[in-house]
Amino acid sequence: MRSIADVARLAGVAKATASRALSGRGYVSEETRSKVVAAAKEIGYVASPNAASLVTGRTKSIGVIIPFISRWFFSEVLESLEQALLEEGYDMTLYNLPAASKERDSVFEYFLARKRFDGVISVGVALSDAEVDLLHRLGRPLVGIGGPIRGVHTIAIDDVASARLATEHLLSLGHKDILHIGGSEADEMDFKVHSNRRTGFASAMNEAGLSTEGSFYACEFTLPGGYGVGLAVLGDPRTRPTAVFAASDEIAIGVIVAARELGIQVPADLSVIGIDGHPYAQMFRLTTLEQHPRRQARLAVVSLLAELESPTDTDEANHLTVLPVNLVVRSSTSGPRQPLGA
Amino acid sequence: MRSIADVARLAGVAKATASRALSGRGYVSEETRSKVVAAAKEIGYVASPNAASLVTGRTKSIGVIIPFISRWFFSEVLESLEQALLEEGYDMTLYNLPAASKERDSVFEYFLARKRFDGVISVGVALSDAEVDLLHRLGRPLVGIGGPIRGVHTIAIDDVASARLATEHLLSLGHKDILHIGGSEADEMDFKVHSNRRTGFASAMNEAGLSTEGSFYACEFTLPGGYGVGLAVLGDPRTRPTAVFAASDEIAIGVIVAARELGIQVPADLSVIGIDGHPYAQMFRLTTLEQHPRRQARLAVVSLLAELESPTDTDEANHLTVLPVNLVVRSSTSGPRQPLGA
DNA sequence: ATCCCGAATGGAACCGGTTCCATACTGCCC
DNA sequence: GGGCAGTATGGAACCGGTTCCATTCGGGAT
Repeated sequence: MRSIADVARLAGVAKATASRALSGRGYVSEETRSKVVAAAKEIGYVASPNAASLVTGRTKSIGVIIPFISRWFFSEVLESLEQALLEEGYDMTLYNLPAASKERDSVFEYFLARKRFDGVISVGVALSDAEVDLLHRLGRPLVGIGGPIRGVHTIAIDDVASARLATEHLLSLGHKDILHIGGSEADEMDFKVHSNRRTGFASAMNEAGLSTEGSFYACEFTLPGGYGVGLAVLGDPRTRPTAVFAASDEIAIGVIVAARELGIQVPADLSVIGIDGHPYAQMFRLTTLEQHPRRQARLAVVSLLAELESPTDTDEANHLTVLPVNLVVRSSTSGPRQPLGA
Repeated sequence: MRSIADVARLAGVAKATASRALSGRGYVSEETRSKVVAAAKEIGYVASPNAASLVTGRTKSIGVIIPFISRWFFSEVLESLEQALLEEGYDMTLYNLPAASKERDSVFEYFLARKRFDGVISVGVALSDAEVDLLHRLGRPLVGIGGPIRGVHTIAIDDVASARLATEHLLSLGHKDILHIGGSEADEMDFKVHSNRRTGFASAMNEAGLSTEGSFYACEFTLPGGYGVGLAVLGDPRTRPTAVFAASDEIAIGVIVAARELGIQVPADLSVIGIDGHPYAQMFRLTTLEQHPRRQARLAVVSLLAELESPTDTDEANHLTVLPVNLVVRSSTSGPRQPLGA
């Protein structure tokens, strides 16, 4: 309704001056500025971001691509991203994209190409080269969370090392028969997270001289997922492992619930360790490796906005920020019942 | 980069014609249309939504206000909203607002007032009259999910009736000593959900001639919340209720986990019923009232877009769509151990 | 043959800001 | 006293679309 021309008229100055006064760019006398500000306030003027974007090319809005909303890691990231962006004066436009789908193509071709945002944060989505190129051509910086993307600054934990660490914790307690429950490569999340954690597990086991033959089960990264595998695998005491390394806390908790139902004592009969630092971990006394999604999110925002301020070379930006995880030992892990064989 | 003027030049027509050809409005010969479309494709033209919004006043974007992201109901709603909006060609801009905060004011004054969206969906947020008025003045339709807002079409379940139904289920099984665990009015979610469910509980109890004196506990709407109350309340067999009506499935599951740890048999020693239809309900065999957040979300989108198409009178739009809940009986509820007193 | 109407198209104004350029005034230095 | 740098302001172009208005053309009715 009210345009800057109205403000200018009321304040008795030119549009250009009103614009300068309100945006703080260029020379304006203190006296004029206050006149303009008063006029703007009087008629309840709010600038149209569309008009401004049209000429400046900046939208003050960031696009976020994310494959899940309800899973813990992602909802934490999302919440932090929103907060951090809001603080910096940016809107957040959300694209919830299951890994590969027709929607995905339409988002890239139709939505993202419209340049309604100044930059993109991609959470746990492995973008294809073509998709990265598209964004590059549009001159929109891109930051990733949760896994490396070619030519893009990414913030993540070291999945291989983390899985190693978790496995070594169990090994150091004396476990030899360890089961790893994680995501399948065919999962909707087409990232390397799953295979990396599996790799870390395998390398720790092999280093300890143990085979990983038949010691992996795949399931959804959810509580019912872990519960299902738990019921299926833990039932027979003869084939039961002494410890489980779950690739996420939700899986780990599902396993604990299953164990309790089967009358299996945790940790006496079964040790369980997860990865995440899920808020439920404490009440299930779960030993876990805490990663810090909120920290990852805030870092991503900082990095993206810095890139917007002063664009760097593509090559320079092409690096990985690895965040530490920390082991929180609770009472879901202990040594096996018969440390030196029956 | 490429503007519609480039397309027009390449196709050998005027800007106006190119615009008509691409947008499908007004008269254009089939021949010209295909020439223009081909030209656009050739140079990879993508329209600038900013420029279009500037003149049409439409942004093809919807703002969503939501107090939580990670809690089940909200993440479900969010996921569905995003899908439904995307299908209709709308972007979704997310504002994650804890009920009352300085951020909240800034969102309204700064972000929402900028009119970067055609309409707003408010999920579980009780907007103040002033906030509703602001949106009205901006001419932006508003639809609510999860609780009534003055003068706004809202989609919700009937919380009073649902709580009644849940309580009556327990009563019909013969329970007399029923505890209600729900949210406190002081919770971040300043909606009437909590008090409504409490009212429904109380009225069912009173109708059955039972007192509700001391039969309410408040906690967070989370699994650890219910777990904490469960541990605190269920320990003493003499004061233990025979049934719990939890205001959400997460609370209910927390209670079940606590009960299991305390060695209390569910349902033999304790019946538990929740509200939600949470995906974890099945694995905990929880009897619950399913509400359908995804259905609520899609209805909200339909309603909002209809309102955008053809604005109705404020008074006409001022109504409530009540969605049904359905009782799913699993094995967390049964009759009390001593149906007719010890 | 004349008139009228609808289809097709081009020119130009417009949406609401930002920014370039020109102009004017001030004060300071040589 | 003339020139110059720095501050303050206005006019106008511009961003990239949409839409109003005018013009032209072809065909059917009179």
